[in-house]
Amino acid sequence: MADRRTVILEAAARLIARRGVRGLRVEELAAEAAVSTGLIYYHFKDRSGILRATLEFISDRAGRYTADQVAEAAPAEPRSVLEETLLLEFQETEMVRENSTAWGELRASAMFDDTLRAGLEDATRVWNGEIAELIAAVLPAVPGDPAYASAQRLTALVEGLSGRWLSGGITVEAARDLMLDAVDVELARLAR
Amino acid sequence: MADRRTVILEAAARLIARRGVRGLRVEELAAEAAVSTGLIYYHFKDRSGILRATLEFISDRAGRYTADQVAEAAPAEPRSVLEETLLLEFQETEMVRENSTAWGELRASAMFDDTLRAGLEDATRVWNGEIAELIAAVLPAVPGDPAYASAQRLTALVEGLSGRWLSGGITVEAARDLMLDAVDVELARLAR
DNA sequence: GTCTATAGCGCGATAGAC
DNA sequence: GTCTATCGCGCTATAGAC
Repeated sequence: MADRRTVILEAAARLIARRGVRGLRVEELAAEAAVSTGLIYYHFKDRSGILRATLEFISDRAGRYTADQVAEAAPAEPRSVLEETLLLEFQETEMVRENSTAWGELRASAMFDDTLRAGLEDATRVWNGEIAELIAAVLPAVPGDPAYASAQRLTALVEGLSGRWLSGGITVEAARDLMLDAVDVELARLAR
Repeated sequence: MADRRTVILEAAARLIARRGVRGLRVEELAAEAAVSTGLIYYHFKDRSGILRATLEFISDRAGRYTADQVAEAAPAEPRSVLEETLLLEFQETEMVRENSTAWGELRASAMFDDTLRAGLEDATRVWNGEIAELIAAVLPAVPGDPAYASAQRLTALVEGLSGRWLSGGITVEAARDLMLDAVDVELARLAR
């Protein structure tokens, strides 16, 4: 079922969340995944290959848990769907913490590692698009451009608040409250 | 005038912006500052001491360039002061790029390095307070709590947008536009 | 306070057997 | 595909002279 490659990527996400990109040691990754270092180099070529693959793995997984959880919440009003989707990034579950931390790390690393940028931009664009669509579902009359701008602000705010949450500056609850108000503020503006 | 210690810190800010916290090599720092590695360890004890001192140096410097530039723009209306202050973080000058990059790096590092957290939280609190005061100058009738919440959102958004700007996701201009609209949105909300 | 020299080893990466 | 063994560089940190 879970092939070795996937096992390694899961371990990498866990480890990046725990130690950061800079703290990721290939040997430690091997231990965490219960494989040899040789196998890791066989599958991913080099250290930066591990990072690229992990970025992709994480953004896929985030897409999945988002879709799942919102679907399972049953057909709700569009506004709650938008709110819930954004709030999913602020939960004290292991996977969310892992994903958010690793995501922040990889974005930070992309400032100095060109090979990470492309994947990051793609994932960001997709995310912005999803949020823009949810906004459109709430306010169908609003044209695409302002909706996309609002989406960009909201996702950028998620990243900013995540940074503060994960570095201990604010609690999850505070982050959630600030996020909810931001949605309110943006929608009120678009509805004018 | 500029003692060796300061020269080292300036060089550290430059290098962190260029290579990241992860890429900072003590030997390279010594070369950049034109001193010996021994002197660096004499002044800062160890690598993480360098980081702590640089964080403090950077946030002091940011406070200074903010105050200076806003003062020099002559007595303007409070709203422009607020806007200008927030937009100062999005400029293609070397010092701003340096400060923003280093700040982002240090925030990311704080997720895994407890010794950085305290300084980071203090600096963030001061920053939030400054923005909250500027908001109060625009809308004196608004009570402190909602103003502070708006300030938190705005500064968190600055960090989020900076991350995207510096990792190549958006241009400075786009970041500025998004930021300006955010100010508009927040003020409209508070004025209601 | 400042430099030079070097210890010491952590860690990425590869070779080669199975 | 997967493992074991190992090489050798790169980097932090210290010792000791001036």
